[in-house]
Amino acid sequence: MAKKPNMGRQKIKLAKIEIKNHLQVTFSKRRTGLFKKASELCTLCGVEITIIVFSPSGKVFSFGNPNVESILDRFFDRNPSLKSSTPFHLLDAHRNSSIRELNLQLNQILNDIEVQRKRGEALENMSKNSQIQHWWEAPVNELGFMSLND
Amino acid sequence: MAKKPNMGRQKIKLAKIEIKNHLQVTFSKRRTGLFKKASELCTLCGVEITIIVFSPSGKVFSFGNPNVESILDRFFDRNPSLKSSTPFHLLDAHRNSSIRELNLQLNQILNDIEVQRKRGEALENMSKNSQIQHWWEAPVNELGFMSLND
DNA sequence: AACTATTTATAAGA
DNA sequence: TTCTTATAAATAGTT
Repeated sequence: MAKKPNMGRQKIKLAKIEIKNHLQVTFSKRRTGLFKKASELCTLCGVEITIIVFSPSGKVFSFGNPNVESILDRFFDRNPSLKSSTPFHLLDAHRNSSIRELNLQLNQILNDIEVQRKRGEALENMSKNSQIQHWWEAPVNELGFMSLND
Repeated sequence: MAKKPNMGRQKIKLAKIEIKNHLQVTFSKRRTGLFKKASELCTLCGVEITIIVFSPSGKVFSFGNPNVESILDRFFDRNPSLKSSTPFHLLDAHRNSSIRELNLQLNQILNDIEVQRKRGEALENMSKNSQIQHWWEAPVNELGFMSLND
């Protein structure tokens, strides 16, 4: 009997998959791949990583090396060994929480700025090969934040 | 003269990289790759993901779609045992004025960013008139890359 | 779940 | 650090 030719992997469009069954399969495969990549990064570089994923059906999957909670603790800048219920510590938690939230937003903004800056740079380069004028050349990075790179 | 053959990618041992410089390069590349995979998964499957990574030097990198905080909030809602140890629900009215000022500044910056982003989008459309394909022609606005430093 | 043709990621080298 | 390139690894479509 004739063996069917395998089309192999095809390039796909980076947009939400509409076919439900297809989406479920892709989600499962890629979630596995993502966690594997994370695990390799942990091993190769000796770093700590946590990943939290909410599936299309609202189910939660998580990855953590060494574990989710300890990394979140660290992320929140809490010293696990100093857990306390004293009023002072609670007050500190109050104060720090809002600052943390502000910091989170700030960091996202910093990232946004970086993205915009890079886009600006790329467009600038492109413009050298075309007739597009530089009317947009305003300093997008004027907020005073430095060293956005890693 | 003979061109030295490029060995290309070599298979590596899954163990901690000892050469510091090598480790730094690998960490940077793979962290980028991991975040890219995550963003693709978000787009393809319409899911929410957050990743927190502590680098070898102890610096923190995070990814969040739509953002880290909302996903952690959702995560904690599903893990009541952790809820009490998180700061998100401890916010109260005892904010000092500096935090309010920070919030004001944040909102202003957010506005500015939005303006810049729209300008970027307009440029993006413009760039489609040339057949050049660039890396930024991706839903980069949906991504949530950010890092606290490094 | 398994298969494989391809695409994608990336280890080295430049 | 950024790019190049050969090769390893992930995965889309199929069974």
